[in-house]
Amino acid sequence: MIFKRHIVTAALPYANGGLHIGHLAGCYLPADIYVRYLRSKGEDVLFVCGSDEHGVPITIKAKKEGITPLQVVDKYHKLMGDSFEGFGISFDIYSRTSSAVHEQTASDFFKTLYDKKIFTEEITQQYFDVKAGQFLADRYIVGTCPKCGNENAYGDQCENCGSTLSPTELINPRSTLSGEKPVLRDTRNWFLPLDKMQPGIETYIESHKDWKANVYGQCKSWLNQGLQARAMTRDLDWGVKVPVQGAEGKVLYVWFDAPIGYISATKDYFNRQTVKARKGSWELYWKDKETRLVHFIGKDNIVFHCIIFPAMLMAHGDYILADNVPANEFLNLEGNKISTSRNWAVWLHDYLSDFEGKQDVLRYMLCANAPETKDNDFTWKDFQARNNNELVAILGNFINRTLVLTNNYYSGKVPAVGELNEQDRLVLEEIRKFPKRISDSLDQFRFREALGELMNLARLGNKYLADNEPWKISESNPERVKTILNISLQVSANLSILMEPFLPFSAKKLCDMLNIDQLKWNDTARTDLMTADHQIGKVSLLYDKIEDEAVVVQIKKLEDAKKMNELSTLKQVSAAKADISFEDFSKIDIRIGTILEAERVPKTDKLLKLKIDTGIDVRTVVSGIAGFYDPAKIIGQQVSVLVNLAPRKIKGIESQGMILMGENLNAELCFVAPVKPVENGSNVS
RNA sequence: GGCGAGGUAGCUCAGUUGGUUAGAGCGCAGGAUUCAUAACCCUGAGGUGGGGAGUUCGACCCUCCCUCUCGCUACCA
Repeated sequence: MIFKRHIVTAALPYANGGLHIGHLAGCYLPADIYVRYLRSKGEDVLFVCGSDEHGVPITIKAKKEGITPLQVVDKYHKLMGDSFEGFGISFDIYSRTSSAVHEQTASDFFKTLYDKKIFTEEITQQYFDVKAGQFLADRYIVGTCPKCGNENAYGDQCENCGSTLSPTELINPRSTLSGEKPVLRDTRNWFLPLDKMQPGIETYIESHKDWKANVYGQCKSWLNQGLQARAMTRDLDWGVKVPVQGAEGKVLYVWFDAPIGYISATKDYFNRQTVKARKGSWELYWKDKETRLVHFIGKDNIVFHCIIFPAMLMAHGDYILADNVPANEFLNLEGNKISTSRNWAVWLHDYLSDFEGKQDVLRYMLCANAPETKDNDFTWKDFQARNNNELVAILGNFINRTLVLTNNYYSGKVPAVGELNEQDRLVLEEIRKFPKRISDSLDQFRFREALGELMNLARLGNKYLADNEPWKISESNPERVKTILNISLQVSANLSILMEPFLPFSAKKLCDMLNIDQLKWNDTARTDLMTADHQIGKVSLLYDKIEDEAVVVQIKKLEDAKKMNELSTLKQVSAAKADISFEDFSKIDIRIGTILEAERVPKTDKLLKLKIDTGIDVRTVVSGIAGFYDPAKIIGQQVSVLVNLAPRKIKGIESQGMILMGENLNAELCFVAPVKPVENGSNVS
């Protein structure tokens, strides 16, 4: 299939925090490289993104900070937009889902599916927290499980007996927001029947076996498990209003409205064009079969972009579906997962101020080390090495020595090429091969490989200079030197084009040094880009070395974050619970018992089945301690047992009581046992 | 436990519809050189391909078992 135009999307970042290197490496950088490459080739391409500004977490953040949700998203929309701009992520439009055009688009989209009777409708009784003034998401309700008696079952399921619940089944429900008892109110919600749509989705996925293994595999995994209908509306006051009568106080599910954000961003783009806009309209980019839709995302978004959004588009009927979804894996930082809440991250806005003018260094690092096929680790030491040993030593150095020689010998005027020898011809031939090599890699979303080829061109240049040693023959054979430098300058000009998608800031700098305009992909493979007598510009270094100190500062920053975390963890000792009477306490019967037998419960990771002599009897207790104790080594161990806890079945085994465990701040468990042996059945009080 | 993705040189990764001596970059060692930000260039050392079994004339690549990492999921009163 030959496409006439492309629309490339990058995942809409959620507007409740800043952006870090993981975002850049996983999604925005590859998308930007790809788009810049397509543009350079003269393709018609539109690159859209925007802030995802709806959903519960934003309302929670607003409440916590005592501001409105709009204030929250305004703040982060600006912050994220600035970070993208700082790194040269070249969106044609960076829109937002709180915009009027998005509200309208998402609303219309929903209405269309509604009118086509795609949704299934369900009136359910949902719990409403009167004090908090809102309906409660299932997981914000806890209560007693009707099946096993667990008092802390969640509204959607009981983690004790594994049964799937609805909040209305809970006995003694309470809101985790206010602690109050919520009241039942009728509410109607609309579901996308993915179960019924599975065959169509399967056909779609099966026609894209060419997708990256991680993407295709993940889709298959979901399909194998069988899709389930998903509610596309929520009882919430922050979001796109459900455009249906009787849907007051409801908004579209954030995952319904977010991908539509790509469409509304496209509209937003065309709305902002004044006179001579890009040809066509937003519809050309979303409804024409000759448009190629590509979603760049991180691996956490695969199901939404490969299954739910296509299902929505299919149901709508007018839209094209994604031709590819090149999802990346995750980036770790210094051996640990990036964590926003623990501040274990390199924030883009911090980097921009700490490493002014070095955007391309991070772009290079994150592309060379991108988590394309598996999770990868970012270390500052590696960052420094990549800069010093590759950007400075290979690329920057080649440009520098070429330009310095040109200045020294010819006062900056490009010398004419003379008679070519065999080696010259070989090098020229090699130069011509690079554009195709790089585009072949980029076409397959193999960015690391493409970048490696770019560096190989610089290596070729270095080798050419080293082999020909113009500095040795500048006196004896001036004509030869002219040819050598002419060719070196042609390599430099080719580099300025090929590096642009990856290193746009450096490309600009190099063009200025060469005193040429930024050329396009079609100009590559030519070896006459630098014409004789052309005067080059002012020469400076393309990259500077990064000294140890700069890296040490960054590592220290992370260590500090870690220390802060440890301190705040210590403070996280939970507050004392409300007072109870002695009478309440005396209901609890805890005894000292001895473990007689212990074995793993099959098909579980954490469960041990224990036989315990409680002094009263010998009973079976199932406990989630397999991760901390080897069954063979705890025979004879004395433990504290809550003996009058109502029995319940766990994995088909009736557990008659509970072993009391101490838990440290790392969530590691240990037995609570007497410090010297006591008789089985002794009271703990 | 289930599903998915991975486990290839010190580090980061390629590769093979199964076929002779398994590749690259960085790091390391030695050499050469001075135009260049002690950079470039050349040479070299380094891998029982997570472990085991099987299929095959032959497996890093296929099958099975085990193991470790990551994600989803189950389970952890």
